[in-house]
Amino acid sequence: MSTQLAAVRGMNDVLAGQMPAWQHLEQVTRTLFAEYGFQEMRVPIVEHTQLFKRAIGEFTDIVEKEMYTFSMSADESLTLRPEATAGIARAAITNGLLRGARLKLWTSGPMFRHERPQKGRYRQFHQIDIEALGFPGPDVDAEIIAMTARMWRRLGITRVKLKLNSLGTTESRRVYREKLVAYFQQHADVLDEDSRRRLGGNPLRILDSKNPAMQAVISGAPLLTEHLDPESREHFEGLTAMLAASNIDYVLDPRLVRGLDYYSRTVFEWVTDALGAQDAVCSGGRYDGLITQLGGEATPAVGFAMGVERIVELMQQTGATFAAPSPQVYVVIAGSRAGRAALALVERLRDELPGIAFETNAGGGNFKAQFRRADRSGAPLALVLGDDELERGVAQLKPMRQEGVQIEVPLAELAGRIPALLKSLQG
RNA sequence: GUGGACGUAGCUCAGCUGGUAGAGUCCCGGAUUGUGAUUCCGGCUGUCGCGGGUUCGAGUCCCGUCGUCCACCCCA
Repeated sequence: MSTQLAAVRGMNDVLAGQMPAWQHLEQVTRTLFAEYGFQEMRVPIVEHTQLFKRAIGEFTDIVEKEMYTFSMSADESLTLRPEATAGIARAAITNGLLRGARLKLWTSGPMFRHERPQKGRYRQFHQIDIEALGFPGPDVDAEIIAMTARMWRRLGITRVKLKLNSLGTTESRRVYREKLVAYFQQHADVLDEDSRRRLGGNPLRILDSKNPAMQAVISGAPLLTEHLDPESREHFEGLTAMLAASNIDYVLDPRLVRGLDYYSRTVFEWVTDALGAQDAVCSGGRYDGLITQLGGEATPAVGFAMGVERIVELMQQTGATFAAPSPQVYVVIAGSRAGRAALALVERLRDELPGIAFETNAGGGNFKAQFRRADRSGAPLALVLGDDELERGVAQLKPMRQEGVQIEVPLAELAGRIPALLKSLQG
């Protein structure tokens, strides 16, 4: 309750009780990505500020007001990464990974954005991130979307739906943007304050406005989908055809634009109605121009990021429970000589029975308390070692989770008896 | 950055119209001195977020402040 010792606002501890759910998500995605041929890589949490400005865009909210930026010297400005794509793209360039190569990569870790914390939105949050570099066609777009659909199935998550749009190429978007600006300028009198500000920087985001008063103007605005260049249209039709053939449902959303400037052509967003206002759980798209823009050789690319905290929340809402594994044998100790002998005995059992989880009572406690801990540990079997047993060269084995008789076993035979006993108790 | 709600034992919370704090849970001990989860008995823990004000007296009223949550905004 002390206020002088507090965590930084928006930065949460992930306590031990939460970790089984996190680990389940990590294990499911790690397996899935490997099945689709993606390889893990890791990039730094800190990059030069300039990288994010160039990649994400000067006029985005992220760059304008959400970055954790600090300077180490007068000419070195560094930033805690607000997303992963820029770092991956930079790494591909600086490590010489491109040269026409096709790379399927994934990474994960903490991201930082200085926003007001809210349900599903934190200042340090975690993303799992996929990037496919060097693939120009819609086939990879479709494949990574199919992969996410499979991921929801494996996680048992059903309250998500896929929104899809195409932003066209940078050039076609420029033409469209001019028309859009002209349209909104004609209706400048009904624009709200935010929208007027965006008119100069990123007019496409006006389309995203949730302000009810704006909906009439927005619905009359020219549609991006009607201004796509032929190649982008063909790309998008290829994508939707492949999704349809794979029975992946999607909703076309011509208003779907992204908050990051680097996207082109395909953009998609998995949204949920189960998390309150922060409804995006997994989203991304194509960024064919980014690597060139950062100084690398022209390389088409597509990727997405998903929010770990949000997905864990969805997993828990399905009613599934995630528990840390219980020990299999809890060792109860009675007497000081038994206490001194217990470690060596259990170490020997660990040598003989690798893979079996023993928890030896530590921290004292009387017999009753030790059995209470044994019970709460969830262990199916208790091993009792007292001074009396030690003297006679035996130990007691007592089933904890179901009816069964306690048996006395010579110490030398424990390793031979425990596996079968556990099997009968768990089967 | 803007708005609303809330901040009482480790945890979940109760404290009506102001009279100097309680329950459950957890933890510890006991109920045949070596056997748990049920039951019974006993015990421990609180600067009632912080600071100031009103009052004979404030957890309860007022102001400020910090924090949490939710929403706007934006996004994962």
